[in-house]
Amino acid sequence: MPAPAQTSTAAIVAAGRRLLEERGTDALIMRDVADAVGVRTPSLYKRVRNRSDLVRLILEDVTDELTAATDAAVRATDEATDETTAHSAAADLRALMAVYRGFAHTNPVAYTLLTSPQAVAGATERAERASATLLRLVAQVAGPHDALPAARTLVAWANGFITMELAGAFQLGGDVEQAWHFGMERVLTAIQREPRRHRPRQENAAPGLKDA
Amino acid sequence: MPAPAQTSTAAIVAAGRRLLEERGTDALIMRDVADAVGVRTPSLYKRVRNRSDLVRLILEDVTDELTAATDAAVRATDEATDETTAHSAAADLRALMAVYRGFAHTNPVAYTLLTSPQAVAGATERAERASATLLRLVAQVAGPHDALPAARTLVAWANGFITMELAGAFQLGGDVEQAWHFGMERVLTAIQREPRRHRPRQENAAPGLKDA
DNA sequence: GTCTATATTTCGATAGAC
DNA sequence: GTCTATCGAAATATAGAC
Repeated sequence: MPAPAQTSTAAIVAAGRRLLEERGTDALIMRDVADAVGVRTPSLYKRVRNRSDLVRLILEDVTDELTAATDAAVRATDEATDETTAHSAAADLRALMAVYRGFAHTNPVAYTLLTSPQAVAGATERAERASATLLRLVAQVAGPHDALPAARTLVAWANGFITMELAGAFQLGGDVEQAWHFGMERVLTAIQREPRRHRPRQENAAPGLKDA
Repeated sequence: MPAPAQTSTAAIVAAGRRLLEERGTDALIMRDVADAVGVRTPSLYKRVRNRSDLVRLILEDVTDELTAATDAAVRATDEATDETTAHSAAADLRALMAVYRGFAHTNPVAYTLLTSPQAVAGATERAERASATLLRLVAQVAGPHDALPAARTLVAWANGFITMELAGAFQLGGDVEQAWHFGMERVLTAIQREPRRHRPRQENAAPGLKDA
């Protein structure tokens, strides 16, 4: 039996992901990945097509984990309150965003890569499911008419806050944690259905929200 | 007279900035900059220390222009309304953010670089002046007590919106322009002084807001 | 100050033996 | 499947003549 397998695609992806977070995107080099899994560089090319392919696989892995985490957060919150109201939807959004933020703190490099302007193609399909959940919840808070701009407002705020946080852009002191909660509550209030209008409460099925 | 100057630091920075926007950060190579100003690569090193130095100079140039544009926008709005009220401060903020967004649309690569997590050091000092203006205006709208978290909420939303816009992340159709105005008005309302509290109107002098 | 020429470095990717 | 050996492609930066 010549040359048994000494590594696997999963091990390569895991090592690559760890190196990505430890050293940054540009510092992810094939040589180090090979060292990490205990083989020589050329052996990697039996499992991944090239470096771009490896990055794509890493981001798919990250995205799957993020989706699972946010879904779990929403399910856990829903169990605590069995009503489906604007109030519970707001609670779901708080929980979802908190998990989202926590994930970004744990995976700052991957988060930045996922939300960067030249986002790597291919890792986007799976993100649509999580986005659908978000749009559904926002529709319950903001009403179906304003659901899309309201979701964009909330997601823009959250992404912007987290990005600035990771960039170390909050340099004036103050309590960043408090600023997150301040923003969360104010934005949630801001996107609520305007009180003067009386539309029938209607739960719209939401298409995929790539926006998130 | 041997070898008269054929280029200048300003020309190199201008060419570099143009190439940066046209081709992206990574594609900014010294060879192309040299071609653009009509000299050979080694001649660049008489004016700039290295590539990082050139990028730093480019971002300083961009920051100066952005600061001038936002300052001008606020001054123009103040001329139209000579009162200094929460109402006029809100108008100033709308104008400031509109100019900020327009600048990002015109200089997407530089904007991304300025707001990216691994922000290039050195181009930050000059940004503090513009931030001071923003914090002053937000204090007039939100009240001095909540000025800092309110400013962080507004800036996070704007940065997040613009970043997603530039990334092409708004893929569900709808009117992105309307979403900007929706978010702007809702966030402005959200950060307003909460009505139940009656604090004396007091204009706090604002320290530099690197946050923006 | 500008040039030609080249050193240096780094890294992705492949060929072919085992 | 893994290895040794090596190619090839950038790009930065410098040396030294003019």
